[in-house]
Amino acid sequence: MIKCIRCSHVHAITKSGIVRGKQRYYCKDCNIYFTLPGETEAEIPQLKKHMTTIVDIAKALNISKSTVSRALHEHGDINPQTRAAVLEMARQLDYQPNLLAQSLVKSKSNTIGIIVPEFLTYFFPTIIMGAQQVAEQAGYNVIICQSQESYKTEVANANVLLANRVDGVLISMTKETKKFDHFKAFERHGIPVVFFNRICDEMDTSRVLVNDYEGALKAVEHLIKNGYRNIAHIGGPPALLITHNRLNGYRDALEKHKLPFKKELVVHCDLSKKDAIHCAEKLLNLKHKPDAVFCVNDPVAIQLMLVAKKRKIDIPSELGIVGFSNDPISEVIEPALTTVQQPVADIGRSAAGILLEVIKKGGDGVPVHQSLKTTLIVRESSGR
Amino acid sequence: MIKCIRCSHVHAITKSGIVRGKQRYYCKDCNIYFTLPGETEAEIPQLKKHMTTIVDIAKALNISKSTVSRALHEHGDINPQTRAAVLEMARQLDYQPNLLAQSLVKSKSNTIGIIVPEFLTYFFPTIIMGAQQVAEQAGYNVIICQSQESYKTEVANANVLLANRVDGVLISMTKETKKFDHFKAFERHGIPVVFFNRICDEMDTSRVLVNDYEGALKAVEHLIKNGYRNIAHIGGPPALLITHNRLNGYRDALEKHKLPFKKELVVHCDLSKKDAIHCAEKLLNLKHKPDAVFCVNDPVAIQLMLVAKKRKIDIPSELGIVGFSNDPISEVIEPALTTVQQPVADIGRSAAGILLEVIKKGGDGVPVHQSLKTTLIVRESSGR
DNA sequence: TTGAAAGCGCTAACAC
DNA sequence: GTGTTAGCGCTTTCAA
Repeated sequence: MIKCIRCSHVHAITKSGIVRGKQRYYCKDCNIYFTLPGETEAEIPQLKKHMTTIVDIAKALNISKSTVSRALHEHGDINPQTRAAVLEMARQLDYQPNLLAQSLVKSKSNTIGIIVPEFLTYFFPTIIMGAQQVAEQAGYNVIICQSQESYKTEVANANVLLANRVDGVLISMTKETKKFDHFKAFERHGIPVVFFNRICDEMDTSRVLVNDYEGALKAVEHLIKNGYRNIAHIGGPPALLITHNRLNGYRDALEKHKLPFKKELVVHCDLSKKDAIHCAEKLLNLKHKPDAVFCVNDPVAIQLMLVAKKRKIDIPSELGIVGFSNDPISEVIEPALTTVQQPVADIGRSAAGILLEVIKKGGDGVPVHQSLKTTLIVRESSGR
Repeated sequence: MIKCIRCSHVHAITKSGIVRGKQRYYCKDCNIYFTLPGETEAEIPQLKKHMTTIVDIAKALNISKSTVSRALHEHGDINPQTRAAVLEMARQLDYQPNLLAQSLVKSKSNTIGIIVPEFLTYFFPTIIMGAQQVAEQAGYNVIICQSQESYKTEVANANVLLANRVDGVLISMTKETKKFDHFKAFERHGIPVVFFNRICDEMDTSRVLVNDYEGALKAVEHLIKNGYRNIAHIGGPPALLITHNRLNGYRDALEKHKLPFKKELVVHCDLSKKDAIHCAEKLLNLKHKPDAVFCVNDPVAIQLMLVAKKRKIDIPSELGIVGFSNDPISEVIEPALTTVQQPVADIGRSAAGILLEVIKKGGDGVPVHQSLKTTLIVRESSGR
């Protein structure tokens, strides 16, 4: 019978491959691998090392594990000497608290989840970064999920977060999400949710937005002031609130300056590159071509710009373009793109801040609706 | 004495705010909030709902929790009827398995960690996306950490992952990491590690790279073939392996074509925008200006391009430029940037695949060193 | 100030 | 085929 070199049990031993010509054993109890000494020279027992626990520390110090736990947490009354000894031993044994166990007993994972449609194009990564900064500072981990703009994936994401018992969730929805049961599940389980950028209007949760309406208004007014008169709009997917807000800003700017709102000058883009090109072509194929376009975001504006260039339409003299969100590309492309800047990282920071606040307070209080300011950045694509 | 409406205990009750004019109580045992009925009309007890566990299902069905567990996992012998009943009840009670508890008992979190220097610029997000795809498919969660190019943060990241008992880690190092104890800690605890892109040469782990040397060689040969003769190189931070490999490719291309290697034509950039500009200026201020530059990556190449444009240096006739990595900006900027394409998403996919393999096999076997192919994409910035 | 014991939600022997 | 039991690593009463 093979005895485990650690716990000396014999019942949990299985063979597990051959290493350096020697039979290797595995102890399921201790979760270690080892070979028996003696047969060859100088072999270190190949431990898949058992991570040290508070029990290990307790045994080493001949005290109880509760004392160790207290010492580790500066918990109430504890003899300073005991505490020092525990801390020192923890260091020596390379102790790492098991967060999984802690979470289990405390019913609190110190983790928040984030669901975004994608994180490849500057916008969402930056938001996530902001959120992560705030979360980390408060001792929270972050699990990031990409829904890939797919409702089905989004539902799966929600389940993963639920199963991981996150303490709260930050969400920016898919453009195709129309049912919200997977989000409401969080509420049912008392897990607070904060929406950002792409809001679920059906749920009464906190939310962080930028002032899309005002940003759009300013953008279009800027075009009007620069002499453009036949201004078109490439909007986003109809399901998104930002689409409506930006569209409304566009419409009201026209109205304010007594320009007609023409239905054929408004097209909706699903935000894919392909559809952006398609929308651009649609507008530029119009009999009465627009002399300027306000685009729902920068990537779309950039595709429009490329299409226009291909057709030798001069920007900005023949066609003025304004985008939205100040993507890094916008200041590098030629002509540089006029755009509405949003405080992207702040969206993340703000959303995370609100969420942590709600978590701390235990889910009560009135939902916060935050609207961050936008700024028009005038570059070359809109000035003639 | 207030009794909990769920467990009827009195010892774990605390007051917790006032809701709709009524005192709200909290039961620590059941983790629910409630108000007492009767005082006002029609109030739903404000539950912070206890999530259903297998015990709840067991009680509802009057069977044991082990049976429930087995039913949920198609585990060996189980009466199909019992199984069906359990599944149905699980659905009814909106059961979500507690992954934390599962992980704890199985000593396996089904989570892998990723440490990257940043994820704002296309490259790392794309890798992460690739890795996440593979991981998710295998039922693994992913915790993403950003070291922000800071050694200290990287050490903290490593501890977070350790504390979360991840089953494996994917790492791309900081440019300033010179000590590797925080990585070796993973090995000590039997947690497999795969490096990608930015390798730790001191550790004998699996790694995924692209063929930087060959990519650089092809890039510089391409410049030579196009008639450039005084070719400079903006390299990366000396600590990184990619820096050396790309530099060697550059050097060997020159040598192969009997061009002299001039020390003053090689500068090292820390990859920040600021330093990129600085390096660009340094090269363009040279008495004997380079007629072409091979850059360690696209963001650097783009900064160089902007500096050159500002100085009215024509690209490509006066200055040829080649970048590395095929950033989306590179095909949008004018002139479009010639660059060495790497299969970015594949790096992530491949690294994750190798990691999962190692996890499955239990940490044995020879480390895999994988080198992915690069392709030169010729655009306008290098052809005269 | 410390230890013993219970239990977070779950899995996995081992009996029956 | 199902129930009983022990325990993953930890926190937190309660009693000493």
